[in-house]
Amino acid sequence: MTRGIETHETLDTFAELLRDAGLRVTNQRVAIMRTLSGAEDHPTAEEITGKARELDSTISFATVYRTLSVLEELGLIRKLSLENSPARYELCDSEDHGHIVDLDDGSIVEFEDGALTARYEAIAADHGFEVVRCVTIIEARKKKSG
Amino acid sequence: MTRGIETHETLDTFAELLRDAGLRVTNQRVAIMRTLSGAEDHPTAEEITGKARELDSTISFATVYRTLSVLEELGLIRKLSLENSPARYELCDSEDHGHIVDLDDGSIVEFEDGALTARYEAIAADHGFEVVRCVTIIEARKKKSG
DNA sequence: TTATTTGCAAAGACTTTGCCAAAGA
DNA sequence: TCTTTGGCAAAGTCTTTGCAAATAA
Repeated sequence: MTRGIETHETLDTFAELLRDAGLRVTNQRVAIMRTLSGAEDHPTAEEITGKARELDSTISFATVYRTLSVLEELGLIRKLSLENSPARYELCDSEDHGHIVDLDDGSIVEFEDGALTARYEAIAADHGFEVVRCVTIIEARKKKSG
Repeated sequence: MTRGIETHETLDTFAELLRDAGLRVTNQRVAIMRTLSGAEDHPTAEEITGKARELDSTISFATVYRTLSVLEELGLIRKLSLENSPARYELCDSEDHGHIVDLDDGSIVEFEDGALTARYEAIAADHGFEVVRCVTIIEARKKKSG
């Protein structure tokens, strides 16, 4: 099983993940990983920068984008491109899941989706493909109660 | 049933759709609609501009983007935001479908997806939402044969 | 005529990159 | 020490917008 970032993981684990990947352990990278690890939502690069600066005030946007690219290549995080909004990022710490985007306030609700994932793999196989990653986005509005 | 743009539809139909929406029928808009109607793939704004210019050489990017926004608001086309690539556009003329994106060459294969759509609606309902639109993207690579 | 729509160019939003200083191993 | 990394600012990519001229109705 692939190693991922887990919520509330220790500093040491972040350091270890970086070292395992052959990367240097820097304050900036650890601050960004801790920020992602603590985020309940799916923050944008801008939001990540703001939070990470509480841990290391010198972090620049360039570093955030560079670090996010690295973490994505390592498979530790995922990038989510939504309509009319900057990209959002999430840890790969949980089960495969889909996203319900609330069109009225932009909030994102996750839902578990093991069956869908299996279905996607079957569909891809039918077309001669191997799945690398699936994105499920349900754009929706809250039902009026009653 | 909602009226949509259908492949190989006539000029008159495009004009009618525009008029029905209270919009003026301009050469540029019709050229863009014809381009989308004839496209087999999911073209980007740049590709649409190139094709539409074969029908009306004066079309600018500004007009293409403005027209695409209008058509999207009317529900005639859909915008697809993929990772690391400009937005792509497709007609709303077919069944609900998902997309397999070939990570090696960027090509997109569509697949029918009625069962998945029903499942999405059930999931959304479980969370108190009404579906506006679903996006399914399977990023994949062609299987090595054998 | 007259409100829309267009093209142009400039601005905007988001992201990437070159370069040299700083810092991890 | 020696290479990787970070900050800064500039550049890049994709998209939107202000404004005067053109055009559909």
